[in-house]
Amino acid sequence: MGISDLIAGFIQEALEDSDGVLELQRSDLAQRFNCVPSQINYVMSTRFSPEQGYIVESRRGGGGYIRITRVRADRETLLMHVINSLGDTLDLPSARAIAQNLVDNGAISLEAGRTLLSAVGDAALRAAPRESRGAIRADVFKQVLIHLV
Amino acid sequence: MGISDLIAGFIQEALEDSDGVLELQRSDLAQRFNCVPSQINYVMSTRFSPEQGYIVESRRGGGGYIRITRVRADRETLLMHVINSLGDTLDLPSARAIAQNLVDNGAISLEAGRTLLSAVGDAALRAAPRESRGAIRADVFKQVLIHLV
DNA sequence: TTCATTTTGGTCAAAGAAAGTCAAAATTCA
DNA sequence: TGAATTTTGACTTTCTTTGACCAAAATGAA
Repeated sequence: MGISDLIAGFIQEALEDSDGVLELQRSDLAQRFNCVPSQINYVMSTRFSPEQGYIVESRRGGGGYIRITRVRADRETLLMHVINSLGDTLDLPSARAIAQNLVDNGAISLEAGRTLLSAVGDAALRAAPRESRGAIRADVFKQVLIHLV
Repeated sequence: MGISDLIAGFIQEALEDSDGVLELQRSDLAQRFNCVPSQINYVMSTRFSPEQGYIVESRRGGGGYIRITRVRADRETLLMHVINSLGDTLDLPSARAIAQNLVDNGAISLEAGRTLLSAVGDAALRAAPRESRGAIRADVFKQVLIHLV
């Protein structure tokens, strides 16, 4: 487990304690974990993206900060939001991230999440022509979510 | 008995000890058995496939890993039977019938059944060429069931 | 006020660290 | 022997770490 995971874990714990909002300083955190400051940005973008249910705001200059807010919407709104945000095509990593997020938020069950992912995985779409796979994946994904609303 | 069998045996033993889940590093394992790393992938795909009752997840990059999970069977055998009875292609009415059956039997939840059907419905597969739709439907159906095992 | 300085955080690309893919070569099996 | 399985390795993709350079906000001096 690398540094990024450690940092992410630390932040998540702090978020628990502070009940969903957390303000910290990039250089502080970097020092605490003995890493370069830009690594904090990496952690933010890979593990605290809006896709994953977080809002990250920041401010530079003296007294600058990074503020992380965990957002939790109700099931239906969340599902609708996700459905509407889906484009005409969808790649597998994105599908995974979205499904994970939905499960984490309790919008869909773990079983439903797994089902969803296996329905859009490579093995499931292998008979589909390469060039239309993204489109089919998006359609299947959407249909499943729509029926789960 | 080749190296692949040795590796598979080693993993199975480790799975016993660790009670069904095991996380390891591909290059470590390769070194331990004095083989090329990609051999591990071969072992995974030939001996730890979902069809054989395992789920294999992995992650690349620094701190990467391969995680093997053994899924215990029970109603699983029932699902396996259904999976094995499926052909290369599947029409929608049959899909409906089978899903209904599985739900009635309590092999899968109602939610999973609905999800399954929406994943193989016409709306979900509209982007797929007519002639390969049956094949894709069969694949999706199978994959979902396999991962529900 | 205006502007230079300082204090933060942001971006991006290169280097590094795993794992994945694919097909040829080798081996085993029927 | 011929087909199936296994072994290898060259090449690819994904994720992480690092560092040089950039941009904005605060602060203090002129």
